[in-house]
Amino acid sequence: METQKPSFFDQVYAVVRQIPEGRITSYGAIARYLGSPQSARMVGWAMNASHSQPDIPAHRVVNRKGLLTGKHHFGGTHLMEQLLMEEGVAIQNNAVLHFDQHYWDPQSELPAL
DNA sequence: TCCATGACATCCA
DNA sequence: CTGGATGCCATGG
Repeated sequence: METQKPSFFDQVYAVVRQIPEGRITSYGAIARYLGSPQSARMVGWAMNASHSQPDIPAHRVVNRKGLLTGKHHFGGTHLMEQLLMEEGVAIQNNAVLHFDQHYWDPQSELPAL
């Protein structure tokens, strides 16, 4: 419904949707890839709206500290951690272990805008 | 119509 | 080094 015009949200969805399995990225990385590092907040907000998008592996998106800040949005369960664990990503204390190892930089993996 | 908030990150003092 | 303020776009009240 409504006229879905091209917006930051769509770009965020596009990037998150292209995150390889077993990899994770940060809000700032996506925002920076879009050209606005300070729009990291919008990325998080986009994820909130991602509930309307079935192909948005939001569990692969964590904050700069590797903390599963959005876990609370997955139903209040360890679903987010479980999903990552299923993909081979170790989680401890709501934080991603070897964050740097599983880190996936869109700016490095995806073509520049 | 205007104001406040949002799953964050970065800069300045 | 630590704390506070700012920035971005969109949505909700």
